[in-house]
Amino acid sequence: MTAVPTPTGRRERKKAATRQKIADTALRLFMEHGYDAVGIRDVAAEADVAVTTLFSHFASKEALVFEQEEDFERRLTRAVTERTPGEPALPALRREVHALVRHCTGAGAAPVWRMIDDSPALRAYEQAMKLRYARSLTAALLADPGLSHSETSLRALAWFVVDAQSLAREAEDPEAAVDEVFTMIEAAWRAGAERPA
Amino acid sequence: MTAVPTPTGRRERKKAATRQKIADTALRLFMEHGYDAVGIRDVAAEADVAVTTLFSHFASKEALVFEQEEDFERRLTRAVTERTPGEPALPALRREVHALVRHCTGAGAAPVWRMIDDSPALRAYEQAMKLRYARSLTAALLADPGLSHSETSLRALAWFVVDAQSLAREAEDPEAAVDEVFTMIEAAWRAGAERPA
DNA sequence: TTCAAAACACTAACCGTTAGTGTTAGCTTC
DNA sequence: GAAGCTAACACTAACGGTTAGTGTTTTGAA
Repeated sequence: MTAVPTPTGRRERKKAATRQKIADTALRLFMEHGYDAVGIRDVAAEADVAVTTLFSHFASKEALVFEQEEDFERRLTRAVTERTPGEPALPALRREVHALVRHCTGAGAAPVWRMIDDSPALRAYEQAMKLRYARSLTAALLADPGLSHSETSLRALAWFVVDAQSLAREAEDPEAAVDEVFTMIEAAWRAGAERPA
Repeated sequence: MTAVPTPTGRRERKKAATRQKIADTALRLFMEHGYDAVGIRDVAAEADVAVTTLFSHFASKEALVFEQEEDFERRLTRAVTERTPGEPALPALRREVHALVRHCTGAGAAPVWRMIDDSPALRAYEQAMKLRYARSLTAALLADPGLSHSETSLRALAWFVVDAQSLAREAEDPEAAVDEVFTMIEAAWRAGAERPA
């Protein structure tokens, strides 16, 4: 039917199942023995796939841990680009960050984040993800015609928002922290608007 | 004289010389052939040292590139802890960030930063350094008895300041960018003070 | 002079990651 | 159905950063 064949049947399901099995196995082994104590070859063997197969589904060992967070980048940019017309950007971002933080702090996520905090490699990877988030969000803000701030102001805003998310994760009351940091960001935003460049 | 012998003679000088020779050789090779195209074994051979010697001076391949920036962490914390008594923290930090940015944008530093921006590994490493900076600066701010902000506010401030430095590096006019971002940070700082926790 | 420690060398390996080369399984078209 | 194309997967072997283990030399101190 379609010129470019889009497989939507068993093949796709099997692929997704393999991916899920790898991710589940990896997370289980990491939690059981520690991230550094488990090698890629261990994960592949336990999931009963080849090492190359594992790397065809995940770009790196760290990516196995951050499977859930991979779409945060899109969600942040969409909060800006797809907000209701006329709505200011910051409240939309605040809502989205609230949602992201709830997602990170809910359910049994705490042990995973503990593992991340315990591993320098995972902390570094998370920082690299923040860089991607900030870059994407910057692009979205720069592309918005309704924002009259200078480029530097918008870049700063993007970073501050990304920081808000990671700051809230570490706070005792994450939801309150989001609001506290966003209060500061809103003030910074207004101050940045005072000198349009 | 001292119970713990502190060598201050030829040995220290030789060690420093070896370290410097490794760093210089590495930077030269990286700039000539590209960071990814030069291996650790190449650097060690060209510097005429063993690979293990290289790693006894530098913790990783990336650390060879960021040799100069290793003390930014201390400089930021000192800007807070050793500021003249009674002086507010933010102006002191602004001055220090100005100095750091001047240091990064002066002389022939541009090609090095180009190389860093071109390498994902180096960008990630720089982000990991930002994490260290932010953590240290947070600790310094939390330890300051003169600051009545909430812990979350202080954490946010630390991140914003660290962001200011990396933002300024990328701006067309870095010095002006420092001032622009700090204007926003000062506003955020005042807004954060309104709700002492 | 003697001794302990630090710096350095060398080998061999570990681990994440990738290239190269098949092989199988599923979709699609006839 | 049968044929053929492609995607998913397997396997081996390697590359590059990093470290452990084991000496050897240099240097400063006693």
